[in-house]
Amino acid sequence: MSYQLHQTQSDFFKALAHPTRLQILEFLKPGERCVCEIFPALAMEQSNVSRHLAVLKKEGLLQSRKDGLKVIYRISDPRINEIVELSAKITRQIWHDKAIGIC
Amino acid sequence: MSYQLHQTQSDFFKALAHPTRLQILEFLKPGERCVCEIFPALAMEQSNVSRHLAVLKKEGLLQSRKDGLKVIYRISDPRINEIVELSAKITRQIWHDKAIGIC
DNA sequence: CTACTATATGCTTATATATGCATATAGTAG
DNA sequence: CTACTATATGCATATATAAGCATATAGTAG
Repeated sequence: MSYQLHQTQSDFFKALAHPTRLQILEFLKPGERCVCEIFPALAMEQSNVSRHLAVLKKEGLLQSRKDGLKVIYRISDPRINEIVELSAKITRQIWHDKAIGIC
Repeated sequence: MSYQLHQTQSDFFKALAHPTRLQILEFLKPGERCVCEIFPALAMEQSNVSRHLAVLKKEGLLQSRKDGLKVIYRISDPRINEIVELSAKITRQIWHDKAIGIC
């Protein structure tokens, strides 16, 4: 696999590597939402959430459209949900394994 | 989903979010390898690779065992390969979409 | 035009991460 | 014991990321 692809792939994972961005993806799972719905749901600063949305969009995980003043974001590929769900399963397992000292 | 789990999950993605660590996972896909095989294969400093291995191990993606002087690492869960492969597919798609200007 | 609303961005500061070099540690061999 | 090999770690430095606050921008309403 090329270095270029590994770089792009690691940027993709970097976008997923923040609790707030995982919260955003979870919140958007049922469907598209505007920023005005997202940041109150996460109880975070509007500017902070806006930057996290920009990261997710820049790496291609989200797409957006304008509706009047509002900007509405959606998950760009359903496989992103698959990855998040699969990682949650593994994470739970790792967590459990660590707790009982297998590792 | 709990904040604690989102935190652990983002640490998991953080471990995946580096080209060198993706190279390591790809190199270990066929089976376990000692550090002495890994760092020459990646053409990187031994100390640098050692730290990346430590990150992957700390987050539960790798496990290790000693064999004399050597330390042998292996991927701890086959689903980790699934995630890497799925992300490669999505990444290729994103890359392609960006190239033809869909986003 | 002005006033307002929704979102994005500039600036600063704090914190985290990656790397190289040198060195420490653990195990082997003689 | 000493010499050697494989791996890990301390330290210094460079770079990246995150957050808050203030402000800019884009669109709406009157």
